[in-house]
Amino acid sequence: MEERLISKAVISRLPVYLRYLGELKDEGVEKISSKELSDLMHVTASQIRQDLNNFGGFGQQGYGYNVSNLYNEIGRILGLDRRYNMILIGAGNLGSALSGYQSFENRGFSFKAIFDSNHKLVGDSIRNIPIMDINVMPAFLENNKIDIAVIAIPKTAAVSVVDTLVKCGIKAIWNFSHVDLDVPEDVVVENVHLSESLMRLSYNINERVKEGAE
Amino acid sequence: MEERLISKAVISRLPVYLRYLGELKDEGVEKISSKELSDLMHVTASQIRQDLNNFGGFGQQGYGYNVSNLYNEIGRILGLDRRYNMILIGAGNLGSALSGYQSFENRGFSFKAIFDSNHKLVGDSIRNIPIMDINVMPAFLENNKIDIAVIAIPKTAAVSVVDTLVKCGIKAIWNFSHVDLDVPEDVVVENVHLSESLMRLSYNINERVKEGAE
DNA sequence: ATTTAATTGTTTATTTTTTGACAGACAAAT
DNA sequence: ATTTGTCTGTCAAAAAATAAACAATTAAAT
Repeated sequence: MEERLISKAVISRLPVYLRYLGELKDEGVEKISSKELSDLMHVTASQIRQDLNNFGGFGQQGYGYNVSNLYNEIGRILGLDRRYNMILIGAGNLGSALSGYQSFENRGFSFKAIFDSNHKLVGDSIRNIPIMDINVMPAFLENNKIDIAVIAIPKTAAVSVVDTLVKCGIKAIWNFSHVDLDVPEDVVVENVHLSESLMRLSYNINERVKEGAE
Repeated sequence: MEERLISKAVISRLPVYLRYLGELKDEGVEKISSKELSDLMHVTASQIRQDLNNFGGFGQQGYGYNVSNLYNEIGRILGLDRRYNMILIGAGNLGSALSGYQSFENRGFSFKAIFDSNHKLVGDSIRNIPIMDINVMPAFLENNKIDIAVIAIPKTAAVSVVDTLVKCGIKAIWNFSHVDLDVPEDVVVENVHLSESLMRLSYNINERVKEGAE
């Protein structure tokens, strides 16, 4: 089958396009050209056109792109035209923060349960999502169709929890622990390594200083 | 001056090298070759050598790299050989989570104050970091040398707060709000766009399914 | 001491990504 | 209806990133 793989760089730009298009839509803008969008986003028009044409011709020559239509198309490409059931592992500060994001829920990403090993937390709930003992997680997964597991626990605990998750058949992991997870090929992992982000910032702070000193 | 710009891709890999080297160091490993490290990290040895040689020759032919030494060198390159004073804007769930990360503090990143517009929170403190009124932020910045401002508030509020921060002379921003900040050239911004990360995951979930169906 | 194997730093080749260019298609104006 | 200007989709070129190759150097073995 003729279907080249889309590069990670392209995929990473799709949510950005979506964000800008969403803002335009909210402002009531009906159409936009790749040139206008490129000025807004500070990327080249060529890149926008080429990125989009990986997935189909959504524009019209002499006209441009219909904002609302393109917004929907990109959403569909990103898989935002369905719902996702999630569980959260770790009821700490980060987990609480994540479970509270209304924007995730609005996009169709819905937490169904929170698991923690701290018995003081078990039985409580955060925003109506029950906190359960980590030991009942396998049983829960058997009785509920869960699409995504969110890992918000220290790396020491993460590795073994992920092993369990994989054994239970989880196919997607959003990983906030500072470790590269070793999972089978059919399990997708998206990492959010905050400390790496912070280090990039500190690199750039000092790089900027050096430049200034030249 | 002869000093080509290091690409973002290279810089993004440095924290990963650091993480693996840190683990090796903790395990008491003294030396490692680019080949061994490449097996561990699932990247090519060539890339490791080329990345490192952007900054200098840290290895020795026929021997490899001294783990501890390389760890220190990369830390130095990333700017981890100094301390950073930070302020946090937004005492919500995410802000609380960020202020609680001991690993940031351990690396030299230290929160000095938290600012919020919610008067119910002002006067309180999180982990001994005082929560102050957002209005006193300019005065605080005049009296305290702050290196990094962490933005953990909704995008609607973020834009104007960032304007104020820039006016107060802040040169580095760690941005968790879902908006691209418009700042002068001499201000560095590192974005953590969680929703974009989640969308990449959902894209990959569905892509994986399609592959399987082929 | 000499040889052999290992391993870096760097050059060269390959691949991927990005940018530029332009023909064809459309919209709007006259 | 015809012309003019706009804008896409795609092809080609350029640039950047990655991987491979290899000479130079060192460590270890004999």
